Amino acid sequence: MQVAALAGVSKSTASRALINDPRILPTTREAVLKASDELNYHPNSLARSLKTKKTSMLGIAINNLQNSTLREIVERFQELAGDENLQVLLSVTHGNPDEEARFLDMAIELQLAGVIVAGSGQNSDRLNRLSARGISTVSMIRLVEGAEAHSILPDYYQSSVLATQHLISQGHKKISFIGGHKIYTSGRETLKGFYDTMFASNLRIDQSCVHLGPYEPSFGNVAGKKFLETMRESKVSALIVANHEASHELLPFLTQSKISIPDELSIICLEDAEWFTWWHPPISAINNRPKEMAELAFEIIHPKNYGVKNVITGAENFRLAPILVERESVGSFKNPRRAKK
Amino acid sequence: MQVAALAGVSKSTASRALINDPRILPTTREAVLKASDELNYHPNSLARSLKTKKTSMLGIAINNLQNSTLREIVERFQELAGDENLQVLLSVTHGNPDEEARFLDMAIELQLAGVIVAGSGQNSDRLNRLSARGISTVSMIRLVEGAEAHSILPDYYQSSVLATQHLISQGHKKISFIGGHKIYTSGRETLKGFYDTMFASNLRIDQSCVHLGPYEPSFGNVAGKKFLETMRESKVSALIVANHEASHELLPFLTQSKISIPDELSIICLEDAEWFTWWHPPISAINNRPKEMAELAFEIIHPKNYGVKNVITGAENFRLAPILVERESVGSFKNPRRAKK
DNA sequence: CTGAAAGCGCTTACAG
DNA sequence: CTGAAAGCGCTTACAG
Repeated sequence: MQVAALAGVSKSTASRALINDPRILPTTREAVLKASDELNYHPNSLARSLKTKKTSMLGIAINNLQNSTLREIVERFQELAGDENLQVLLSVTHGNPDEEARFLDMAIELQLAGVIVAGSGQNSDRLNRLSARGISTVSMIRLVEGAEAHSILPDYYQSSVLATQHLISQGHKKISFIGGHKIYTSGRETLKGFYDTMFASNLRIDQSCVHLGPYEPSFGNVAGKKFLETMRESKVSALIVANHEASHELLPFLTQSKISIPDELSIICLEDAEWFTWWHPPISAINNRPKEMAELAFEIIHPKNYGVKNVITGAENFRLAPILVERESVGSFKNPRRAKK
Repeated sequence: MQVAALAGVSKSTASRALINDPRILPTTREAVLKASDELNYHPNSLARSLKTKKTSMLGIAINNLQNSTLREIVERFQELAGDENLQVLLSVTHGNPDEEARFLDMAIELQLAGVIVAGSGQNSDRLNRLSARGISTVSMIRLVEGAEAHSILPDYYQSSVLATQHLISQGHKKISFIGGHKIYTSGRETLKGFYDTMFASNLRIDQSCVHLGPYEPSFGNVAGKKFLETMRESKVSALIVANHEASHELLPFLTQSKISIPDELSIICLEDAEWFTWWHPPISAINNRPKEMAELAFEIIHPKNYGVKNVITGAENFRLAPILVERESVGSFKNPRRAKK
């Protein structure tokens, strides 16, 4: 170590000084620090990690960066990590299990301290292998069947309940629902929340008014057209959008179709996004708290717990309570007949 | 090494077999591979990197993940890296030079193979320090004064020229401009492109029709209002939006204001985004080719060039030629008087 | 309070 | 074709 030579001490001492070992003499520490500064010394983390068996790198594998929930998770996560000088390795997997698998293998080769996976919902075997090696893992957004890792998900069911109740409380009785396919955790749970709440209020659900499809923008147009066909005749006065991707095309489509919001139609979305506040009118939504999800995940995989035997007696499934964000796209139901008199 | 023991060879041989050294006997390689498989062996990259002085990690520091250009750069970059089993460390800096500095220091401690910075435009000293240590660097989006690194930027000037020419070719003579502050490379260059092109066509620019502001969504509303005030009296028939962030609020604002696009007003944006295709009507834009920028950047910092003495005689400044993407928000100019007859 | 020595898990000349 | 040995740049018992 060059620094040691310049400071005129052994490399043990130099190392200790740099690492802030309390038993080093203040004066010699000074000398070492000065030498280090002069040489513009930067310790080699690889060597340190190899020796200490501790690494300061975290990993996150995520489906995409476009969905605002996912993006906010990544941003908050990397912010928290940065605050503690931890690094984060990113992989955008597009829901591809193979990408994810590769990432997880890499995680063990690079000895990551922890990994969070918001992805395909597969690879439980690999996920378990990580835990076995002492790498803490948490899965987000989707349940991964058979994994022993903790998981953090929005409370999809509750978010749907919340939205439906909100609409009902505003006097709406005929409510339409645009959601995601039932093969997804979120698709199933939001639909159930809607059904249960309507049922509990003795409200009827017209089957022709629920439209389920892929989580893709283009489904917004498809669903929008179907919705329009039945809207008037079914006297629908409110719409729940449980398919965020679809909302990207759905909202412009509705504006284009001259549907007046909220006068003619109230709308609420089950996932929030910045642009909802920019829309005219601003769109009410359910905030599923991506930031808090990231915080929880960070806490769980924090390296301070590194090496701590993580005796998982069972995967804990955290569900964050959603929050209703009222903006201007939901109005109270005006009975058309009364309006006529 | 456990694998060596199981396979009954020395660890030298095991290592060579795993690393695909050609002079290992096929049969012994088989044995080693089998043992490795059985033990579920994963090599420790840290140790390998320490020895070989080669690392498979790249870094990217970026202002934010919301801007679609930046997001696409990150996505493409990580995709390319993933294809070659390279890892990417991400830092979202929010344009904060200190964050960036910390990231750069970390880059040398972690011995990253290469780093790309699309950020504050500062930290030239640290950037140069990286190059001095053999870490290849490239700066993107903004020029960083005094850095010896290569830089890759959209050709802001040309994108503005392209848009203006397009509008002029459609018969527009009164054109308004909403852009970014002149303190930014992009703000200056887009404005100049607009001026030069108008001037070259002997077209007059009404100073009350150019609005410059911060790259923030809220400026969209501000600029939109100012624009509306002058639009009719100045007989403006087309608008160039050179401030992408502002467009988020500007476009909804214009729709809300019942401006009919493109009949009353033609619009073209100098930065593309997915949602422009979902808008009604789809918004014409200039594609500044974020994907190609990422590809170029990746090529430059590729570890295959690691260790190669990077004799930089001067920072090369790459500018990618922008592409006009015609959609439906630009129409040809209809002379109002003629329409009346 | 400081130093000499061992060792983290690999790779790679150097012999054979 | 294979093995013994050295060494990458650190940290950390163990002595002193």
